[in-house]
Amino acid sequence: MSLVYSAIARKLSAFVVLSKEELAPLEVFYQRRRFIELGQDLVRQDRLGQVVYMLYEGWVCSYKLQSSGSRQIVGFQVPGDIVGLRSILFRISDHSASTLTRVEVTEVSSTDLIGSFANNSRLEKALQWSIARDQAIFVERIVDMGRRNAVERTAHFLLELGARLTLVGLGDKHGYACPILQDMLADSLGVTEEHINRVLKQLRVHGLLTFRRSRVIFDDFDRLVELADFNVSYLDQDGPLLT
Amino acid sequence: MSLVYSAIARKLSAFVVLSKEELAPLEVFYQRRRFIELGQDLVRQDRLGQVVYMLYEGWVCSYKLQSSGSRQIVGFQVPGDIVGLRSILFRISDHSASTLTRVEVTEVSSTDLIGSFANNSRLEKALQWSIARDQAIFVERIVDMGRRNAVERTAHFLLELGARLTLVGLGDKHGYACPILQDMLADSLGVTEEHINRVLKQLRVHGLLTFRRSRVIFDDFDRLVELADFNVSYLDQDGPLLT
DNA sequence: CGTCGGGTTGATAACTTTCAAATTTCGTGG
DNA sequence: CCACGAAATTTGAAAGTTATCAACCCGACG
Repeated sequence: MSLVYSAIARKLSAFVVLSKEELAPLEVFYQRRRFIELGQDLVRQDRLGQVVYMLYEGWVCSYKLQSSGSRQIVGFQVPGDIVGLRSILFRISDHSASTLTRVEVTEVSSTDLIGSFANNSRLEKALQWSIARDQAIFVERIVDMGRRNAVERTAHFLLELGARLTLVGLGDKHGYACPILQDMLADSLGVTEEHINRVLKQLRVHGLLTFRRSRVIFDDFDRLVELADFNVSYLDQDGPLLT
Repeated sequence: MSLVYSAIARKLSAFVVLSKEELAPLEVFYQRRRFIELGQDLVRQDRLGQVVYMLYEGWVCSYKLQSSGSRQIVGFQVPGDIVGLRSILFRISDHSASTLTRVEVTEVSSTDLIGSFANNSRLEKALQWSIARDQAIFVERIVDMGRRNAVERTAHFLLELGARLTLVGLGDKHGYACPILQDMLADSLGVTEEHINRVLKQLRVHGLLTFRRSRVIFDDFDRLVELADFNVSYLDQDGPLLT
């Protein structure tokens, strides 16, 4: 597949129309892509972490471990996302990231990354938008945990993931393929595994959504949106702002 | 007061040693500073928001309103912070921000901001660090809400605020001045006003901290750090990385 | 056919919200 | 300086949500 159709290009193009020339710096990275198996760490908490990964295929999850041993998943990365962006500016990484599936990525050093974007203001703008969007996602997770109960929160989270995947052509209003297991969902949403199970059951019996191994199915998209008070606008992906 | 001693310069200097020349672009902003009264909105949710504010004095809080009317506070800004940075890249702002006290700020347009940092790689690096740090704070709020109960979460949050204020000379291990009211703390930590009140009482009677109108006092800093599993490293402020 | 990693269920305990009311604090005008 | 009203804080009791603990189920796989 060519870069132009890759998830990264699709995602960045959602904000800024980018010509082939403007995408050129990414071509170099794209040619260097390789596979990494399931269950590998890309980023390690408390290590000097100075590498980022462009994610073309597969899923990654970022998490933070506490001294008690409990894990809080702080985000999932899907095709088109960049992994470890925050860690490159810090002395030591404040989180870990590991692969949920076999992934196709390019490892990029911080200097390469900065160098490539430096003389390309449109591409740089697209990257900044992507960073701002990641932040908006964090903020929405805070709202999820602060103001929504477990059912609403779960619905909201799975809808958001759907919107992100739809942007890169991997989902639609009917659902999407999803390698997340219930215990990860629990660690992501701040509830126990048993409770998330009951929550998912509720959503299922009410005909709202079906979460099963490897697939999320929106049984009633509209009612789900209403239940979760889901408003995509924070993802700001209504087509290019700069043409 | 001169820029060099302002909270903004102090904060950025925590990451990159900046000469007077390198700080020059900020001088222009600093000369334009003005006061804004308590209770004013600086950023409005759902509006085309394209202005940022450099905050020199006073406190601001950022929040998101839901359609149900409930409010989730997503962060507090203190001297040295920049308000609304995320909203400048979005079509419409995903959050609101309003003043908690009378503040001293400079309003900066996104083009001015980008222009000033463009040819100044050290200053730009400091700004990027600041953005990454803001993100780390969001992440920690997610961990707070996902993995810590209300007591630990409150302790953690108030310790973090103390560390941030200490960086700009406004706090120490004994405490800091703080205009946050209990209902804001509740809306920030995802609990009710009544519950935060009971939590604060617990912390007080256990001799850990005293939260009272306009002041936070750490009665036993070390035990508090232990209770909250607080590890400042995610704030990455141990002195300049680049000298 | 047995094992193992998910997934599911039930009962009880812990934590947090809700609702309702009292008390304290603080600024303002008399 | 004191009284007053509004805002903020505090308290109590009951209800609701989520965690914990302890099993059990089930399908994939060797």
